[in-house]
Amino acid sequence: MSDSLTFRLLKYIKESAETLNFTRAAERVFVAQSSLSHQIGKFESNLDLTLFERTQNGLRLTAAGRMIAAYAENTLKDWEQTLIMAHAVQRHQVPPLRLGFSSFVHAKVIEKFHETYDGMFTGCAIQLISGDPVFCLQHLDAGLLDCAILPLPIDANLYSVQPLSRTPLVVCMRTDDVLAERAQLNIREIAARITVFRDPEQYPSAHARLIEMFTEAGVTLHVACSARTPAEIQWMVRERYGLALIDQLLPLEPGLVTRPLAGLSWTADTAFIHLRKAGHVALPFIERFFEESWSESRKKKHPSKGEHPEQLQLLA
Amino acid sequence: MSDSLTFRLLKYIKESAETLNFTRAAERVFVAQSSLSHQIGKFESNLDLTLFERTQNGLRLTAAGRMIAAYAENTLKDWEQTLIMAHAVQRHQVPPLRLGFSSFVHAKVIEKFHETYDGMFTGCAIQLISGDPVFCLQHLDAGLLDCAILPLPIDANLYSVQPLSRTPLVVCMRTDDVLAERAQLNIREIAARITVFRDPEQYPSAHARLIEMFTEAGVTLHVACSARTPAEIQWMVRERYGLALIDQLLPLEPGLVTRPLAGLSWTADTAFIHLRKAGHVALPFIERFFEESWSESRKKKHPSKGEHPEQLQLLA
DNA sequence: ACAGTCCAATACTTCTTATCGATTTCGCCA
DNA sequence: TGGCGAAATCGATAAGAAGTATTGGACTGT
Repeated sequence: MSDSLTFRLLKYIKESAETLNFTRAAERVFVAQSSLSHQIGKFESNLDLTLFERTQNGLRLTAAGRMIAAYAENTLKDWEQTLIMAHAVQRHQVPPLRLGFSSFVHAKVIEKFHETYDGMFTGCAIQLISGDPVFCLQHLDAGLLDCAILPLPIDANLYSVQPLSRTPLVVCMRTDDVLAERAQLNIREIAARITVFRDPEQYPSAHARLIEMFTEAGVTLHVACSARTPAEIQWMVRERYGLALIDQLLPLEPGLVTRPLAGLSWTADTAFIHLRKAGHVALPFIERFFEESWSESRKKKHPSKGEHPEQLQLLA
Repeated sequence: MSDSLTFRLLKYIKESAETLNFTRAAERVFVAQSSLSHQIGKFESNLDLTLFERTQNGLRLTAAGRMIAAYAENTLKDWEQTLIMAHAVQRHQVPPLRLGFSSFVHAKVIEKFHETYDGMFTGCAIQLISGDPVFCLQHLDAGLLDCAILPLPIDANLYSVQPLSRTPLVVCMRTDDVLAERAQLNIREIAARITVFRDPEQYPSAHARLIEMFTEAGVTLHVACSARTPAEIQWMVRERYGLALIDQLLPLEPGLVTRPLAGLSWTADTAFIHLRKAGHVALPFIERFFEESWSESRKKKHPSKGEHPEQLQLLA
C-alpha cells in the first residue's frame, strides 16, 4: 500500500500543508496542479485518510493531515541531514569528534561510546581531550570541543544532556584499615574520616552536590585533600591521608578495598553533553541513533528502584 | 534526484542491510532479485553513494550504508506509527490523554501544553487529573495516568522527563509587611520567617531539594505550616502564619506582594513526565514534535546564564 | 444577475520507469 | 572442470506519474 509512497509525494504534502493551496504548492515543486492534486487524492483514498478539507477558497488541514504533514517535514529534513552525513562519511570528510572527558569518567564508558560511534561512523576519528568539567564546558562554549562526557549534575537547559552511566559510590580505604572487616559502613560513623575529594574548583557543581548529599545524610564534610585524578585519590588513601568516595567500578590499586554505604544509594553518574546548537555533523545522529542502545544498557544495569530515589547523584 | 526515492526502496535497503544478501532480501520483499539489485544500484549511482561492497559471498555494509540503512529503518518505523496514529485521530479513537498535574504547576504551563496538544491532535481530549507528585507517580506506575506535569526533581532514569518551564522563586508576603518596602531580600535575614511550605509528604523530593538549597545558602529551614495548594499557601501568608517561597508568575491574591531574593537564582521548574514504556499512542509524538516548540520558548525566556548554574531547582 | 476570477477535480494522452524472466559473469569449492 | 551461489545485465511489458485541456463550484464586483 504505502510502499509506493515517494519522497516527492511527501514534498507535495508538506508544501500543500504550508501553502494550503494546491496550485501554489504545485508551483513550488514545479509540477502541474493536476498532478499534485491527483497524487494527494490518490494517497488519501489508498490509505483511507483525509489530509485536507477542500473548501472554496483553499484548503484546511485535518488533524490527521497535520500529523502526516509533520511526519513529512521531519522525514525530509532528516533525509537531507542523512545524505550530507553519508557523503561526508564516504569521503572521509567527517572532522574528528572532539570529545572532552574528565578523568573521573570511567574508561568503560568512554570505550562504550567509542564503540557505538565506530559502529555508525566507521573510520571517523574521535579526538579525546581530557580535562575537568570547568575546562570542558568552557571549551564547549568556545567551540573548541564538540561534546563531552562528564559527571552530573550539568545544567540541562544550557546543554543537551544524555545520562550514560550510573554506578554506586563506595568508600575506598586501605586493606589494613579497621573498617575493612565490616561488610558495609554507616556514613555517620566515618564521615569525619572521609577527607579526600575531587578538586572543588575543577568540579564545582559536583562538589556542591556532594555537600548537599552529606547534609541530607546529616553529616558535615571535611575537605582535607583535593585530587585531580582517580589515581591521585587512591594514592592519597594509600598514604593514609584519609578515606575517599569512589565509583564502585573503578579499578583498584593493590592495597586498597572498597565498602558500600549502608542505607544510602549514592551514585556516580555520567552523561554525554553537547551544546544544543550542534557544532558537529555527527551530533544529531548520536542523539538519534545512540539513544536506544544507551537506554537499554541503563535499564539492564539499574532496574526500577523505590518511588522517589535521588534525582542526580555524583562523583568519586 | 532523491525525489523519486520510494518507501519500497527504503525497505529494500533495510532488508538488504539486515540479510546482507540481495537474493534473500528480494524474497523478503516479494520482488525478483534483479529488481532489488537494480534499484539499489541505481540509487547508489544517482546519489554517488556506495551502500554495499559486493563480495563473492554476499554483501558488506559500508559506513555510509550503515547510516542510510539506519535512516531507512527509523523512517519506516516512524511511518507505521504515524499511520496508526493518523487513523486513530481521524476516527476519533484516540483515548483521552490522562494528564496528572500538581496544583503547584502554573496554569499557563498546562494551557500551553493543552494548546500544543490540540494543535497536533485536534479533537482529542485531555483528561486532567490533579494530584500531588506522589499520587501522580504512583498512578503513572499503575497505568492509571499516561503522563504528568510535575515540579522537578524527578528521577530521569525511571521516567522520561522533559523540562517545560523554569521561573524564579520569590518571597511572598503581606503588602503591609515591613519587608515589602525593600526591593529585594537576603535569604539569611528572612529565613527564620519563611515557615509556610508545601506539604513534605506530598512533595518529598521537592522538599528534599528545598532543604538542600537552604543548606547551601547557609540557613536552616523551619517548617511551621504545610499547604497542599498555592491558594492555601497564600491564605496562610495573609493570615500571618509566615512568609513563603512561591513561583514568581503565580497570580497573587490582593493584600500580598512578592520580592526577589538577592544573590540567589532559585527557580521553580516543571517538567513533562511519562513512563519510558509509552502507555498512550500519542506519547511518542509528543516527544518528537513538541520538543521544538518547548525548547524554543525555554531559550527565549532564559538566555544563557553563568557557567555552572544550579542544576535543578524547585517549588513555590 | 452576470462576467471574471480562483481553485480543485476529472479525462485522456504521453512518457517514465519499476518489474520480470532469462541470461551472463564471477568467484568458490568439490 | 563442472556445479553452485550470488550479483549484474538485457529486452519486453505493464504500472503509474506528469502533462494539457476542460469542467464545475463558489466568491467578487459591477
